[in-house]
Amino acid sequence: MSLNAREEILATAKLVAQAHGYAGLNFRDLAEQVGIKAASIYYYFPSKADLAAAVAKRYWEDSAAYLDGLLRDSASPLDALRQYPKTFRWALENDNRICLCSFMSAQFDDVPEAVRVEVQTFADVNIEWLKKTIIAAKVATPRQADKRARAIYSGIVGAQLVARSRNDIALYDGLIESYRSTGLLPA
Amino acid sequence: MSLNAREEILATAKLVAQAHGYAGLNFRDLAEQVGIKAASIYYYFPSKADLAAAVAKRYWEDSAAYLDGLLRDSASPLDALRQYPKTFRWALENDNRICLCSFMSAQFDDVPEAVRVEVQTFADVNIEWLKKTIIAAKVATPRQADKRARAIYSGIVGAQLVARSRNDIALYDGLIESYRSTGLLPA
DNA sequence: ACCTGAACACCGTTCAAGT
DNA sequence: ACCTGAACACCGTTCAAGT
Repeated sequence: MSLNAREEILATAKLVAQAHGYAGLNFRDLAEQVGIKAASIYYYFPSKADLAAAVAKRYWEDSAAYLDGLLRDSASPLDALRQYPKTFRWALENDNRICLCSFMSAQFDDVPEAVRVEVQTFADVNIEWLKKTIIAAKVATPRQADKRARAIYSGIVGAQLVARSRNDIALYDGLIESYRSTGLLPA
Repeated sequence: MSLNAREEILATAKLVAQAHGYAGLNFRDLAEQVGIKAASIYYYFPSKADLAAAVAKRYWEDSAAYLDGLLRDSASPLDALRQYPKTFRWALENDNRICLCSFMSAQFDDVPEAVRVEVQTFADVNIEWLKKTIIAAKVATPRQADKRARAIYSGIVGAQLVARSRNDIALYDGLIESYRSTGLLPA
């Protein structure tokens, strides 16, 4: 069970950031959850910016690994594409959290550059995966795939945010369904 | 030029909240921008929650008034619908800000209930307007209009957030264009 | 009515110093 | 290597006092 302190800090900070964002990520509460003192976090991460950047980096790495597995293990690219909205549903299932990167995108003005880079990489990873999966599934032509991938990503990001504002997962499901019936997502 | 202090506080707080959210709204900086002292704000608003609720209320009231005018003054409901994405573009044009209600939706866990109510009313106002305009424009049947209105709203919210994360208005325009070509928005 | 200085309790951040 | 006490800066809020 017990991971090393650094891993526990990363895992806990991720959950905090998904619920309270960068500004809401505070070292005293975080340290208490991990079972150390706030100052001890600075042994592992030289600053809040470094911690947040490490959290966001781990976040997109995990996402990239999951998406690769999803595409590999699905019956077809179209099937993988149909599963994609679930990855954003999990955060909502987890106490109405949202994507760490959506939260930090909102807080763009207050997030250090080193964190922004990792946040943007999360979006890049997702859009690239959508793009190649869309092409493989013949949902769009290679020419249209980039724009389509971006539209799907931003649509899902919006649906997750709107669902959070009502603490209502059914609302998320309904929005995804609407995206399917209007043609943004494949049926 | 010079409004009364209460109005100046409201107007300034709106801009701060669109850039830094509820957590980033602090009385000392706000007061400095208005040209008074932090303690003076309490003469007009008994607490931060009251100020934020007043700001959010004014925000949806202004939005409702604008949308009513847009529908009234447009050549057709379809034309009004085509103009709708511009209302979310303005925030981005204004130093990469976003909708106050999107920001506070992200901060759901940390926003007082009185503020949440006003934030939700903004979404309600927008969705209701979209719904009736969609019906009038025959973009969707009355039966489908509610789901379609919600999908359009969340799609645009997501596009605005994604564009902010790159400080790139052209990205917003591209996403809206994709929503049109995939069928979420009318062409 | 309208505004402020000064203070309070609290909290996030930092770093020199401990083991 | 790993951790912390203590100081610092800042914030929301209060209130007696000023005009």
